[in-house]
Amino acid sequence: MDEKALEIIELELAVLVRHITSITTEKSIGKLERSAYLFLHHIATHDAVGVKALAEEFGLDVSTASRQMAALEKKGYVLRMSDPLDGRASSFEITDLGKQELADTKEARLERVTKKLRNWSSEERQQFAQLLQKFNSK
Amino acid sequence: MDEKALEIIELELAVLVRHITSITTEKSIGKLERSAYLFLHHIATHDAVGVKALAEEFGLDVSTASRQMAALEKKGYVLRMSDPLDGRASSFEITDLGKQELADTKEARLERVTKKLRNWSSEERQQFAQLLQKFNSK
DNA sequence: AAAATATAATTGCATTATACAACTATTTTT
DNA sequence: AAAAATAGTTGTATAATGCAATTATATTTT
Repeated sequence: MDEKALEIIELELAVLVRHITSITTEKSIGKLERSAYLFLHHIATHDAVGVKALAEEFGLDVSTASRQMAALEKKGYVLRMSDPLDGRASSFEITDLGKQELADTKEARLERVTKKLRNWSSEERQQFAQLLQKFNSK
Repeated sequence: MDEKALEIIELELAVLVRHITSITTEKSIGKLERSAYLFLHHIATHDAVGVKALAEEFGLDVSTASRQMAALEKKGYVLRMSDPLDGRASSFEITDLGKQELADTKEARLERVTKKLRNWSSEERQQFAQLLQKFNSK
């Protein structure tokens, strides 16, 4: 019976990913590309995160995470802090410039979402928000 | 008030895309990669679709669509049919092999989604399906 | 304490997906 | 008939990614 719902979800998720990827790749809204946005957001909201933790968080190889962070560092969006207890490790802190960039990107994205959902009822938005969170959790 | 919902949606969409991309990139579930899956699905469910239409459908450059279809053709998943009325154009038909591959991939994906949503209520699934469709429409 | 192993991160290399620009072969418009 | 438009391909470049090898440092084992 809700086998049907699952099938819809399966397909619509693929479509969703394709469309969002398309939008955020082309334009790279607010300058920050897809991946960088989440990396920076995570740095901004968590303490003492290193390359490894980021890779795990996003299901990426450490090498990818390493390069992403090197890029953010180069742009001046994050500072690398050596771990005083472990000479191999380092973690990142977002800079003021990084905060600004994150805020700008967030705003641009929010605007886009807002426009897209302008005809949705308040209830639908709440539901969608809640279900997305539930889907992403764990 | 539901500014909050929009903010959640904005962030959770980014997270969702990242996680799904990660899953479907690594494993390429059921052999078909992310993009190929939707291309093949579209061919399977629409008549006389050419490269241009596919590119438009997915918000991609025609060159990208062209290469994707060339790859599917090479794998034997689609047949290229010359348009008898327009010597420039061609369209695609899914082959039996393509149908099989599509079905396998769909099954693998569905299984994944089913597992992920095994604790969801029937109502939540219905809602999520409906909201995703609404989000993707137009 | 020395040797072996494990870990955090980086770098080399290959692949995939993508866009843009130039091009070819047609078709349509003027 | 010439010019413009269109469908598609191909060359080139870039971004994101994974895997494998490597480096430097920590931890564990002997």
